[in-house]
Amino acid sequence: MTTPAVTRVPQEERTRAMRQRLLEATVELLVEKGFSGTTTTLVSERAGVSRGAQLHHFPTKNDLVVAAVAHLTEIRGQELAAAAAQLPRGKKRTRAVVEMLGDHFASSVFTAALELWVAARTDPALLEAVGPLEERVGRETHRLTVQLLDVDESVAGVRELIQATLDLVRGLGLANTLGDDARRRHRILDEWARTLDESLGFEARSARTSTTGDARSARTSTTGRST
Amino acid sequence: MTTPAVTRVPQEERTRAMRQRLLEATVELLVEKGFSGTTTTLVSERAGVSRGAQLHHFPTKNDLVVAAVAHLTEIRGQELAAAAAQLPRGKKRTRAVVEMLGDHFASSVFTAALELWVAARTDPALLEAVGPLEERVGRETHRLTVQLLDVDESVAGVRELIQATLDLVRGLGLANTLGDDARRRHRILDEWARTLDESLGFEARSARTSTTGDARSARTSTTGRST
DNA sequence: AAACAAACAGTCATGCTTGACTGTTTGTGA
DNA sequence: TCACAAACAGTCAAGCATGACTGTTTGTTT
Repeated sequence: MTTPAVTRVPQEERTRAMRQRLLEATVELLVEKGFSGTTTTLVSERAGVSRGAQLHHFPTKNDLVVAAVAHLTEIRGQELAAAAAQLPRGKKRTRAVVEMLGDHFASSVFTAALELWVAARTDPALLEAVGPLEERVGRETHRLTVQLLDVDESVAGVRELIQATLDLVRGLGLANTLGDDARRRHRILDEWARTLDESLGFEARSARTSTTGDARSARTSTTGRST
Repeated sequence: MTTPAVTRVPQEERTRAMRQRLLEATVELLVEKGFSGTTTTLVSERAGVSRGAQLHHFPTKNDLVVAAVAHLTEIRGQELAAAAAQLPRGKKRTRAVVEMLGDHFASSVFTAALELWVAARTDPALLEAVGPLEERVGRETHRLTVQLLDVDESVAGVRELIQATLDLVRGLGLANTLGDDARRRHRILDEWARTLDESLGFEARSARTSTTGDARSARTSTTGRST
């Protein structure tokens, strides 16, 4: 019963721990050194694991990185779930959701994923592993966002706006990798959240009236679009 | 008079041509093989230039790539200017502008720039060259977009929406590198163009049911993007 | 306790990229 | 036409990442 076929049950505790350390070291190095800078030697050193031990678990660099992708996916899911759990309900929820997504895509987790993403573009073997995985994560994120915003996707246009939001934070995350500017990001997402609320039919949620009035329509005949 | 200091005037024609070929080969390889896959040997082979000739013009790989960045910037500017010249005026202009940006950020030019962008993140020498350049290009693109859309940036929120638009197309471009269809992009940008018009006070432009309440449910799935 | 199996550790050869070196061609001025 | 200088071409050694190989330790089962 407890011994299915082979005889290694308590040992795999060490195995798990070692793999864990290797994967975490890999992610760290991806952020610090980039993909090509993440050498297998550096990984083993960083993880405090011998070279042979590493090869034992991950025979090739691709194996290691592919496993890191999966590990990363796990982290991403946990992070998002944790952040989503403590979102405020009510009028400022849209903005909170958007900011949460923005922060997530500005984290080091995204940076590491970006490295893999870009590397996978020109590495068929990596693409085969990263592609489906990232697609799955994307769908999951989309679903989560729809759920968090509590919108009806069957309404035309809503799905596209959600996708736009996710692509926006992706773009912001990309911009964030070179020059960190959290203030810019927050300003943009703040405005985005307002626009989103308006377009989704949540005007009541975030009334922007006070700040600008109807100054938006300064150019094409003042249509006086108050709300 | 015609010989300032040294004696090479007609010869530099060849020089320019050779540099041009090298830079174009570099860009091509960046798209095909990625940054680390772009070896100096491959570049010289692709360009039909000898190894020594290449080293003569670009002593190190960094020099070559940095020059490629500048060359790329040139291309990006030309592409955008050319596309902007034949934009339709009138009601569908916003959508046309947005689509133009979307297409631009989905081109191979963006792909090559992305490789450099990501590589520069973990390469100080490269960052020093790419950072300011990309920032300048970003500002230029922003300015161009403002001009093309003919919006007043002094109005609160407008600047952020323009930035959001650019970050959105950047995110879409990133998604496009792995394998994202153009249809998705067009749907998203189409919807965003509408939203942008509404938020900028151009409702008259993109005739769409009014924005009050959740009028979106009124419009069903039709909404093709002709007309 | 002993034997067996798996996990772990260290070392080394292979292959590749880089850029430095030397020779050749092309263009310019006298 | 000759001399000089710059651009160009090809080759080669150094440095490094990779992963294959062999030996050692740890854990389990009888």
